[in-house]
Amino acid sequence: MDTDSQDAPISSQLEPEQIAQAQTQLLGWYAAEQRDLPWRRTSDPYAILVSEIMLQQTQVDRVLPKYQQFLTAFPTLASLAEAPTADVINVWVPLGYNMRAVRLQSIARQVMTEYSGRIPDTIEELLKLKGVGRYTAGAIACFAYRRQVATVDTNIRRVLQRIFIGVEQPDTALTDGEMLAFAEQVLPSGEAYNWNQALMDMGATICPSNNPKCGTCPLQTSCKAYQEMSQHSLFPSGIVLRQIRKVAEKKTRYQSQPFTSTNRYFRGRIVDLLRSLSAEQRMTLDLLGPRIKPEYSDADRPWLQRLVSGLAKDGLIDATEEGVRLP
DNA sequence: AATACGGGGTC
DNA sequence: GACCCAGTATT
Repeated sequence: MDTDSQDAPISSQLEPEQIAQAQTQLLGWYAAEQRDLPWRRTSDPYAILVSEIMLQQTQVDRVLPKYQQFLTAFPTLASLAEAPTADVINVWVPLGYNMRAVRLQSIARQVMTEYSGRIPDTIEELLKLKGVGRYTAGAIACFAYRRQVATVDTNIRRVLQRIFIGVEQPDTALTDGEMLAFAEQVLPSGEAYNWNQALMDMGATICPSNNPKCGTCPLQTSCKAYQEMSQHSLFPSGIVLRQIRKVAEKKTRYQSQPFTSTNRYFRGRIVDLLRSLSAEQRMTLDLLGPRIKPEYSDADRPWLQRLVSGLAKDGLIDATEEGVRLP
């Protein structure tokens, strides 16, 4: 049996003392410095669900105003389930990833019919909801129901990597499954809520992807990445991290297409245009085409048709012979 | 494993 | 302009 440490699971390379120290330091920092966020002030699982869907790929500062507006428009799960989908899509602007609005409402409807209006409290059940993946399921279980579960988003992934493993290396990144298992290993007993929130605060403030503020980090004495960079005189960290990332380059090679010529851009334009229509009003494709693309011609008709079909399939628009509108 | 899916902020 | 962001579903 080969016991070479190189082949040993990550967890066995961890020193219990380092874990304990990092836990104490991070939880202590969070107790004093945590951000005051509205979804941390509520215990309403519905409000937390709304916040988690909005926060997918979207920064806190952009979610804050919309979170309040959304809950004013749809104060309860039942009110969201009953609303016209067009209303939900309208309130969603300008968060982007508009399918999230449709999925959030479909979650509300599914919970009303299949769970008697109570949002599930286990990861297994939460994962059955369309639009809820492993991160969001873990977040709701933990933040709404105080379940002692690990959950990994991009912040948590990066912070755990740096604290317990070291500076990111392009070739040695853990898979999602490995990182989740790792997160479970270092979850402090009984502190899942504070720990997960603390990791995200750390990732958003002290330890972002670029230009981490190692100089003011409370984990200097326990962080593997900090020790690495100190030993090799790699500070200032921002430069080093940038160079490491540069070595990893190989993405960005083919995406030279301007955003305003992408499918994604025109989908957004269509939905945005339909938002300005009054209820029930439809727009024909011949009218729609020139409105979203100035140089639109008859030759573009199949392209537009394909775009519209895709949007309809995603539940973002209602398309008939008469034209299109929000659903 | 790669790609589609928005939009706004940052350097 | 490239990169980033409290991800998920699909291929």
